[in-house]
Formats: sequence, C-alpha cells, structure tokens
Amino acid sequence: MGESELRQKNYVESMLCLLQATHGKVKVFLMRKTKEPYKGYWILPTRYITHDESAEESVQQILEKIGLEKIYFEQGKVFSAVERMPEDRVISISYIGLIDSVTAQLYQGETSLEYGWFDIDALPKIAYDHHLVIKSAIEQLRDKIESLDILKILFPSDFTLPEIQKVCEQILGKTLDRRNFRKKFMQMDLIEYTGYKTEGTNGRPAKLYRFKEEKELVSTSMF
Amino acid sequence: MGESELRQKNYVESMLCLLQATHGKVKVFLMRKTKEPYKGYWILPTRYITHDESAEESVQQILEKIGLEKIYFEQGKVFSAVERMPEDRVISISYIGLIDSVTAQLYQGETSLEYGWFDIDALPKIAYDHHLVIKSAIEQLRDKIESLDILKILFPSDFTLPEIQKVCEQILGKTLDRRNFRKKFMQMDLIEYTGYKTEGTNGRPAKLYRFKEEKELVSTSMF
DNA sequence: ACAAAAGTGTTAACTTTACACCCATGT
DNA sequence: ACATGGGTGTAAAGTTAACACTTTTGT
Repeated sequence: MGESELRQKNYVESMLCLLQATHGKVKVFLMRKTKEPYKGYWILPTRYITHDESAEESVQQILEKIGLEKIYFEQGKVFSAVERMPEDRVISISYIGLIDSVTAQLYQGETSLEYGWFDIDALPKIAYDHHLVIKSAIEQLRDKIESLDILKILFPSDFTLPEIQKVCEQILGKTLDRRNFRKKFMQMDLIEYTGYKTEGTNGRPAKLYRFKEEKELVSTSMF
Repeated sequence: MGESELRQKNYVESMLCLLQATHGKVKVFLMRKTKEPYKGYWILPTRYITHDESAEESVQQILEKIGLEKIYFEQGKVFSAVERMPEDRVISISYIGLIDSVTAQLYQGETSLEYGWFDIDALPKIAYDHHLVIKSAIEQLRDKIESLDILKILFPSDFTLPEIQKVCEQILGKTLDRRNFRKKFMQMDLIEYTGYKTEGTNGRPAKLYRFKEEKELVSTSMF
C-alpha cells in the first residue's frame, strides 16, 4: 500500500458552488448545458484539473472565466461514485464560494440564457448529482455560520437586519426570533448604522447597516 | 466550462488517517516507507483509485488490507498541490477513520517495524505532507466532537471517565474541569457503570463505564 | 384607514463556570 | 504514612428562550 501498486489515472474536476444572498434569499450560480447528455439542464461550473495546477488553482480559473477574482472559497465534499456521470468516470472536488451581491452584480450583469443565479429553494432542473453537491454545500455552511465570518463575506455592503436574518434562517433551516436575533447581533458590536434606510418597500423601511471596517472577527458565535 | 475543454487525467489516491484512543491518548496508524523517496519515513496508508471504484470503496480496500472492515470513516480534505510529492503529481483525498482500541488490537496485534500506532503528540518523521493531513484530521474532529458520536465510536467497550476526558482534551486542545465534565457526561444518561474498576494503577481505581446499547445518540452536544 | 413589515424590553428557565476537599488504592 | 490519581456538590454569572405591542411607510 502506498508503494508498488496498480495505478490508473482518472479525470478529476473542480466544481464550484458559488453562493450569494440578495434580499434575504440565498442564491447559487448555475450554467446551462447546451449539449447532450443533460442538454438544457443546469450545472455548477466545473473544470478539469490539469497536471500543472492544484484543485484550488483550478477553482481560480473557473472564477476568472466567470469574471470574478479573489473570492472566498473553501473545500467541500468529493463526489466519486463510478456511475455518477454517464459519459466518463470523473472525480469531482466541490468548493463552496461566497460572494456579496453587489460584487456579484458588478461582474455578472443580468441573468442570461446561459447562466444565472437561482434561489436555493427554487432550483431549475439540475444535471448529474449537482443537486446533492448544492445540498451538501448548504449543510457545510450551516455548521460554519455560527462563526459569523460567512455573514461578513456575504454582506460587506449595506444590509438590513431582517435580510441577514432571513439568510441565516435559510441556511439553518429554521426560523429565529426577531428580537433575540437583533439583540445578539447588536451586542456583538460588529455592525454600525449607516444613517440610511430602505426605500420603496412595503411596510416600514428598514435601517441599513454595514460591518465595521476595523473589527476583527474573533470567532464570535451566534445560535 | 464543464463542456468542451482540455482534459488531462491525474493520479488520484485515497489516504486514510485512522485514529484510535488508548489510555486517554489519541493514536494514528502509520506505515513505514521501505523505498526512496522518504525511505524510513512514515506515511498514512494510501491507495490509488481505480476506474471502477469510488473513493470510499478505495478506502474500504485500504481497510481490508490492514485487516479491518466496516469501520466508521468520513471524508477529510483534498491535498492537491502540484509539487507535494516529488515523484509524480498525485491528488490525495483524505479520510478520517475511527476505531475503538479493542478492535484495533484484535486485528492489528503488536506494532511491528512496518506499521504502528503513534501518539498524535509524539509522531515519528513523516513523509510528504502527511503531517498536515493528520493535523487537518484532528481539526475536523475538533469541530465534530461536540456531537458525541465520535466518542461512542472510539469507546464502545469499557472506559473510564478520566480516560475519555483526556481524549476530549487532546482533540479540543484545552483542559476541562473534571467535575463539570463528569456532570455533563452523566446527565446525558448515555453511559452506565459496568460494576468493575481499573486495577493495578497508581492512585484510586477508576470506575469502568460502557455506552448504553439501546440509547440513540440524538446529537446531544458537549462543550 | 388599513395593510405590511420593522423596531423594541423584560423575565424566567437553563446552562456554564468556578471552585476545594475527601477517597481508594499502591508503594 | 505518603503519594497518586479518582470521585463528588454548590452557588454565582451568563446565556438563551419566550413573549406582544408600537412605529413607519405605501396604497
């Protein structure tokens, strides 16, 4: 084992589950397949790993192609069932990328026929086992959201408390008490009121907040 | 992306970080390299993934070769830096395996020159980046130990509370208060006194406990 | 004026932490 | 008898959970 043994090479790809949060909704970036198999279905962006790049460098390449750079991402699960893709045997290493909605729009522009952002509660038809990949990414985030770093990545610009609460609720899969949520969030002293409010919404306008620039996230935990 | 693109195959291996706990010490299973490079250094057991097996099936093969079967294991990180192995470019998918010390001895017998169990605080010289793999495995366990499942896997047979506490302390990297630890552990009502005690130790003998058979672990959390 | 969503405080239950002395065995 | 490690309870501090009414806007 580890020495003198049968060696076969395999196709290996990195696979990016890129997430953003807009208006309290968690969204995933998907691309549409234009060829068989699964023509017309949606997939996560992927890329075969070449001999001269690491899996992480391969993710960087995916990001560049999308038009993004230096985005936070972390490793997810590996998907390696032999029959998971009908054409070929491919081992896929998933990565979870997080981006704030402003940056996402800057580079992305509008949703087109070829790619788009989809609410994780309302996904289109997904090719291969990529729905499992998305599910597993959300589960991984659930365990991590306690540390708030994730929220700081998803909400660097102005946000409202109800909005950030809804995102937490989606990731955690349960509802939270509004008063308790605000209380805990405020007493962490990580965010500040911008002086502005939302406009043109139904109901009372919400205050807009931003994360304080200087504050280090000392792995404070919520929930 | 995902379609029509440069495709190169890579060597992919699964890599098992198998852990057990004996006498309050967390130990990892290592094998000794008998050939260059890194001759005489120690490595985690690995196996190239073939075309007809998933990464998990490949781990099963590793376990069989060691003489174990149906052991709990979960996925760890992927290590894919291009230059991490001098001979060839290999992408390694790490797995964390857990086993109780009795089962480990049953199959393993004594430590030999070729393989052995090493205290994670006193590792021998390790080849490649496998020390990073071990470190990352412990970190992953640290985040999981809250759920106690891990402890039930590591300690199915008789154990003492000081012993299980020491293992928790090693994995968590901090000391715990003895009284508080016992209190929390006992009030979970997951373990029972066997009626026996340790013998021939220094100091007062410790009571031996076992996990209650029927009890479902309802993701109770400690710490 | 009404509908819709945001904002706000208090209390009780529970959890966590801190802490010091006695006990059972081996030498 | 002494050294070693195991076993035990209580109280204060902190955290979490539950709960209902008022405010600000758009229509």
